[in-house]
Amino acid sequence: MSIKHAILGFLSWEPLTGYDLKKRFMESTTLYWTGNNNQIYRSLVDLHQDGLVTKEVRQQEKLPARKIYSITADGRKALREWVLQPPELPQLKNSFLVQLSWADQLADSELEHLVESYQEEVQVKLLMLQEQFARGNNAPDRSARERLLWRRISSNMISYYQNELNWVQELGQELEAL
Amino acid sequence: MSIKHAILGFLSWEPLTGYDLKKRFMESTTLYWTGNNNQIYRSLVDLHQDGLVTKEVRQQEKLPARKIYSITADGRKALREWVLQPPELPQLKNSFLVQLSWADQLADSELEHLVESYQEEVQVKLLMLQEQFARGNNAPDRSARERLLWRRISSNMISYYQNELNWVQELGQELEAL
DNA sequence: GTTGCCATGTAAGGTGTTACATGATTTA
DNA sequence: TAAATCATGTAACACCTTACATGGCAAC
Repeated sequence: MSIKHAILGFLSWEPLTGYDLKKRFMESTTLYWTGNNNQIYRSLVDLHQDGLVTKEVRQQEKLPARKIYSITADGRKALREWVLQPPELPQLKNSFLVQLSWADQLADSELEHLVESYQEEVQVKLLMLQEQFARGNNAPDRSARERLLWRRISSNMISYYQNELNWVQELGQELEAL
Repeated sequence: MSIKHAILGFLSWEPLTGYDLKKRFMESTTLYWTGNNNQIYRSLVDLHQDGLVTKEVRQQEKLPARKIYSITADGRKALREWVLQPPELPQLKNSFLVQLSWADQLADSELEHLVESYQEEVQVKLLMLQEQFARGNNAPDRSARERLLWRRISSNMISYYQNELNWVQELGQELEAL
């Protein structure tokens, strides 16, 4: 699984430039790439060399030429094959859990503060996601099934943070009770 | 946050060799590093150069010399400082969600199969974690508070996969209903 | 007049994985 | 006879991030 597949995914909807793709990645919450130039522009070169996309260069007067990439038949085939791959388990890296692993050296007040900070961060993130979800996001809309899929993808993120919030609140309570 | 902090964490309990550390990382589920040689042996060299650990070389007859690393006062200070850092949000990379994003191109039966595969994987992982948790794991045990922390760390993982399982089951039902 | 948008890219460095290399001892 | 354990390390490569570089136009 690499960013190239996600790029092919976006291009399967419409032709885009590197700049467009960068924005798509930055706006997306479920797609976990940051959308940095290095990755995107180099991926596009690779995809082009592999014949999975075509490139149309459109000159502009005062701005750099736009390079508009379109997916090819081979590209669509590669995308489909990747989507059919047996899914892998998520990769979850929660550095807060690592901090907690060695947090017994802290004073009660320090630990309490640490836990509260995490709780607040999770809460803020959750609210952000809920808001973004509520005001109907950038999801595609060409079939009932696709709408369902995108709704469920959003709900995955939200339920993750909701679950995390519950967990950290319980942690705070248990520590207080001790 | 890097693997060096986790290495200092382990060394804060007892002196260890690179080989020991490798095992610790491989056995741990919450610590998300795989414990590959390259990372561990290079980190130990760095930590030694920075004066955060000391090295004792003990020759052996037929095996390579054991290099036993111990944490220094500076090392303990660095560990404590890191634990006190404001916690960051978890990094969640779920490639299955990316697959779903472009899964509307699949036939109903293909999509159903994809979802089922993911459900099974999550279920297996959850059972594994629950089992590992049940037969009292490799958690440290020097204070009530530390026991509480480690119990809560395990419960974080378990509730994550439980939540993920619920989510994918709902997804399956909604797709069927469609 | 500074910030943001458009649009391309490169450089440098950190992080992480898989595989290679050696070689004796114990266990199945 | 094959494998796992002990114990060190290196090589090659993939992935990812931050910052740098250019430069015009529009908006506030």
